[in-house]
Amino acid sequence: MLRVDTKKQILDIGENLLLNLGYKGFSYKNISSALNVKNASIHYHYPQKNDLGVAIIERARKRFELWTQSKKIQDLSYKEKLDALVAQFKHFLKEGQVCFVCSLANDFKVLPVEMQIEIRKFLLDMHRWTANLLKEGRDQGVFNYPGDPKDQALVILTSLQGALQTARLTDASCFDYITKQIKNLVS
Amino acid sequence: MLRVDTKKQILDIGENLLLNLGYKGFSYKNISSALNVKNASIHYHYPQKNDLGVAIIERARKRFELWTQSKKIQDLSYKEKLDALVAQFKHFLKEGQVCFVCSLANDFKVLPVEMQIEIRKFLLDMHRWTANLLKEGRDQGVFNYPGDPKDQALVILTSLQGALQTARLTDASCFDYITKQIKNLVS
DNA sequence: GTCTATAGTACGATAGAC
DNA sequence: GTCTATCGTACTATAGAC
Repeated sequence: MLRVDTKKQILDIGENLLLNLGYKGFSYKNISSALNVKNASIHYHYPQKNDLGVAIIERARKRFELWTQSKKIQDLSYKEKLDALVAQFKHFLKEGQVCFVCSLANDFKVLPVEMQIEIRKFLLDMHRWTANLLKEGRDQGVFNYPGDPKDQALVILTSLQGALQTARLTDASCFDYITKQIKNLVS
Repeated sequence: MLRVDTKKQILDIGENLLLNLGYKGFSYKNISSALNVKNASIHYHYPQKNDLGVAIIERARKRFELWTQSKKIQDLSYKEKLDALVAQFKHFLKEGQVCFVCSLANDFKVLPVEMQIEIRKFLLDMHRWTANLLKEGRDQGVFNYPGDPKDQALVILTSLQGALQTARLTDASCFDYITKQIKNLVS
């Protein structure tokens, strides 16, 4: 068993724990035991928990940016782009997670300021991209909805957020009902 | 300064802390210092933190039930009832809180099972009431939206949930944009 | 019903050996 | 880069005096 990149594994596990248990709900011990190493090793890579928290969000934000800029996504039609966005959220569902904004908005007031700044940036990126998609899609006659594209983006993204939380309390099927209804409402 | 009902004050403060900081984000010390008493006094009224947690959700659920059954609410028109629901969520916003489902869905996996059961019941109550409102309202020609009333209720409630979280990360005004858009989408 | 005092635990974090 | 060992802190919770 060669340990290639512990630092990346810590990020992976930390991200999953953050979205499953919340920032205050997981500890370095959760990570170290999952990796079969000791507490101190995690601190070597990320001296403070805050450092890990910031790194997790930063990576997720960059991942989203790369996703939007990828040829795979840019070549899609407007409707397919919306589907792709929904699929991103559905991926959280499969892992039993909520989304980053869900998890971090909840603990926002007990979060270090560096993490607050980072999650804010991430949220703004997602809203900008989604509003732009809805605007162009309606201009091209693909989407149909009342009001401002930014407001419609707000409804869609908040609903997807809430869908993951509601799915956790009831069952996963409600996510599909919600996304079906979201698409109904813009077409 | 007569201390009339410490137990109720603990519930009030605990509820506010839960919705501001999350279940793992507040401690008995937060409550005791707010009440100018000692740690042990809180344990006298609620021996375990779980007991307090359950009591907070139970009360909120009963409060909602009484609200729906009150003459004040039952006498309203369909549109006014939807406004009243939105107003309930806006109240959380004023206090810097998120809603119960937001807060507890997030920490769900680290919550004692008694709390899990109670918040599930609360969520089902809200969804039943809202779906019924949307169904009757559309039957009477007041609301207009595609698909199943239950699905539309899911979109509205999850969006209100997410709106409180998004407001926390950006600013309060986005809540009004979202609720305006929600009303647009059903009329 | 509130107090002082304290037990017990879990966690974040660091020093120093290897 | 990982280990052992340990410090300091914060929190849940309880015993017993008043």
